[in-house]
Formats: sequence, structure tokens, C-alpha cells
Amino acid sequence: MITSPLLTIDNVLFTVHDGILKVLMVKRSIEPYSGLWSLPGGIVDPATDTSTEDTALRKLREKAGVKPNYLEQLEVFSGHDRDPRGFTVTIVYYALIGYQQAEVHIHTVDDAEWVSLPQIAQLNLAFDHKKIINVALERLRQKTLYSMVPVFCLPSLFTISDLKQVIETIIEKPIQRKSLMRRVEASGMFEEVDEKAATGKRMAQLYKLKDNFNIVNFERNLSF
Amino acid sequence: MITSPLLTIDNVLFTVHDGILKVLMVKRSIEPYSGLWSLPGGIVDPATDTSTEDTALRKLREKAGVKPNYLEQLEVFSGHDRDPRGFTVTIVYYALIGYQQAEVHIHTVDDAEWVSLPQIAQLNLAFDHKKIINVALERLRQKTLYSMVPVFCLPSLFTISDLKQVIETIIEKPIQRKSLMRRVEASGMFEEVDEKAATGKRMAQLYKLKDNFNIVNFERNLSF
DNA sequence: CCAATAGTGTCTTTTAGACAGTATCAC
DNA sequence: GTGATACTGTCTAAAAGACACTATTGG
Repeated sequence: MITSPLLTIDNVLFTVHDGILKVLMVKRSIEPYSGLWSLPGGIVDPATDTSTEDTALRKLREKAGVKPNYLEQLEVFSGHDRDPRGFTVTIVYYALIGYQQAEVHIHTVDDAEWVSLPQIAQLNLAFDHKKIINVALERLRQKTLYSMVPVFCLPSLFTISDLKQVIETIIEKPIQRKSLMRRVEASGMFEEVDEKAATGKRMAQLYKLKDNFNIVNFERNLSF
Repeated sequence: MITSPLLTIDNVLFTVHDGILKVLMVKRSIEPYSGLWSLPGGIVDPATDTSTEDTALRKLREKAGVKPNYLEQLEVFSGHDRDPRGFTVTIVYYALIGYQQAEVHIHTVDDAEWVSLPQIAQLNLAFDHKKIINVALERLRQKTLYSMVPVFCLPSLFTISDLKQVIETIIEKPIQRKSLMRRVEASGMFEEVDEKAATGKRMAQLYKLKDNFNIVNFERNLSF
């Protein structure tokens, strides 16, 4: 008779704030790795969850009171060496949210915090979470090259400059404003709203996601 | 106390033979869905498997005696409605193999068979395996547009025409031979061997994967 | 008017598509 | 030589990069 291994999920929730890419981390309060920072995740509960995606959303709600704008399966990590308790299987999701949207909730929970990538590099994280974050980051960067997913790191109204900054923060490269505008147009995902933002000198056009948008994948990557 | 749900893996093993894309199916001998065709998979066994990828490879070996040239995680399927026994979680892998390479083994196992996609559409498959196959197919098609993965459906020596046919079979569209040759060259994954194949009239150059190849992803998709 | 940010026009670059033209083989 | 398949040369097309140019704002 085979006993099922411990099945957990973990979330890599990204946001961008002031040109810095951050990941939501929570402090572990139980063994193993008690006291260390870790990804917000937990055990899949067949009694309450209708799917593992449901588990992922529930954990983000419970641990930080947030609901992401975007959530997608990254991949499964498994093995004997990733948890001192033995063989474990973790389904990892990566997710995006606007900083303003989440900030309120994060601040009321003192064991949840936005951590920048340089900070993460220096921390000692629980389990193989550092590796998981790197895989998620790689995927987010790739996806940023051929889609508009970074928009999910922004509030519901945003300018082209906002979007440009978020993209540049994620891929750590400058992009051409012109290229971005062409893609915004071509994607058909967005509509201009009757409002302008006074961020810079000249007022900037505000955009929002259309009510029934489909995420478009472009046929070629941005390059440099 | 939370009991872990039943954790299984399934494989969608593709090959191309004579211009037909096929999936390896096995006949179920136990309930539920006994007697129906299903994907070759099974339960993850922490006692023997070092990872879920290991489970996937083991199941392909046990059920059909084959070792794929390419194996990659597709995604996790979960829910209460996919198995009459209740909440289940299935990690799905998709894989590629050359027809010649696998044929011998498949023929010795009478409950394993290559099934074409039109045939699959007409069959009544176990669980949600029809849906899983469609998701895997979609992924394979996407990947074919920006990489050379279809080469893993071929024997170790192959011609450009072989590769072209496999690609066209997968995406169900004709491509330009010229575009393919440019990509074969640009990828740096292949080397010409000192041998020619007498498939058509003029002898065709044979290629093989370099000993230390890296799978290259192109910056733009093939289009039509 | 000036400085700064928003946004446009347009030329270049890259890489795929199209397709004609050449090469090599069996017969 | 003929016909069929293999391969190359080269023009066009689509979309991104580069970058100069215009527009709009606050002061």
C-alpha cells in the first residue's frame, strides 16, 4: 500500500513598488525552519478546497488577506531533500498584485512582508524557497517579453509610463516607449478612460483593462 | 488533521509516424473506468521515487517499456469531479519519443497502443484524460512554434525533410523549408553527419543533435 | 518662455514568408 | 535527359529598435 506524500502549495506573489520588484514573504511560526522567512503556502485540504488553485488563493487570503489580480501555476517541486520530514510535493503558483491593493492588509499582519530580490538573496529562507523564487522570477521575466502580464502589478487605472516602469523593473532592461504603445494598441486588451493623470508635466492618458479582455501573447519577444 | 489527497501522475507521450500525430494510451484493468483507454500514469510512491519526474519515467517504463527523449511538466489537474473516488491531484507530464524507438516495446504489450488524435476524439477515455490530452497538445503546438522540440519525435539521425514533416504534422500547417533550415542553423543544436539519406531523389544531408546541445527558444514564432 | 514629461513619425534592423532558381540523385 | 527531391539566393513583409520631433502641462 502506498501512502500519499505530503502535498503542499506555495505562492510566489510579486508586486512592483517605486521601481523595485518585491515578493511576499511570511515568517514561519512552526517547525521546521521556525522563525525563518518563507513563501506563503500550506497544505492542500481536500475537505475545503475545490482545487489546488483554490488552496493557493485561500493561503494568500489567510496569510496576508490579499486577492491577486493574476495567478498561474508555475511548476511542481518534489524530492526527499527539500523538507527534513521526508518526501514532499509542492505545487507552486506565481501571482501578481498591485502594491496599493495589498499594502493595507500586509501592514496589519506583522509576520507578512514585501521583500525585495536583493534582500531575498541575502536571507536564509526556509526549504528550497530561494530556488523556487528564482524559477518564478525567470518565468515572470519570460512572460513579460511576450505579454502584458505586468499590468497586473498596477492599480485599475494606469498610464503608459506606469506600465513601462513596471516592465523595466521586472526585466531589468530599458524598453522603448514606442514599442510598448504599439503593443498596448495591438493587444486590444485596454481602453482609454476619460481621465488624465498629472504624474509628470504633461498630463498622461489613463488606461484600464477592458471588461472582457483576453490575455494576448505576442508572436515575438521584446529584445535588446 | 488533514489527510493528503490521492496524488498521481499521468503522461501524455507523443510521437509522429507517417505524418500522423499519436498519443500512447493504455487499457485500464482496474476500477474505476476498467476496460477504458487512459493515459499511462499511476500513483506517486515516496518509497521508490526520488521525484515526481521519476514517477513519470517509471510509469512509462512499467506500462510500455519506453524511455522518452523529452519529458516536461505540463500542469497539475485537481478537483472533486475528475475521479469518482473523490478529490484527486494529478501531475501531468508530456513527453516525446521516436516511433521506431518505442514501437518494439509497445508491440509486446497488448494493453498499450499508439492512438491518433481523430481516434481519441471518438473514444470514451477514463477520467478527464481527453481534456488533459488537449491541453498537452496545445502546449506542444505552442512550443513547436518557437523551439526545435519536435526533433525528439525523430530517430537520432534525421533529415531536414523529416523534421519538416514532423513539425507540419504537429501544427497542422505547412511551413517554409527555408525558414526551418535557417533555424536549424541558428539554433546551433545540430551537426551534419558524414552520411546522406536516400529518401527522395537527391540524397539528403543527415543531422544529429550535438553531444552537448541546449534547447534554444527563438525570439519569434513561426506564423502563417 | 522653460523644463519636463507625454506622445508621434519615420527610418533602420531583424527574421520569417514567398518563391524562383540551382544541385544532385535514380532511372 | 527527365523528373523529383534537396538546397540556396534574394526579395518582400511584419514588427521591434532607435531616435528625432511635436504636444501639453506647471511654474
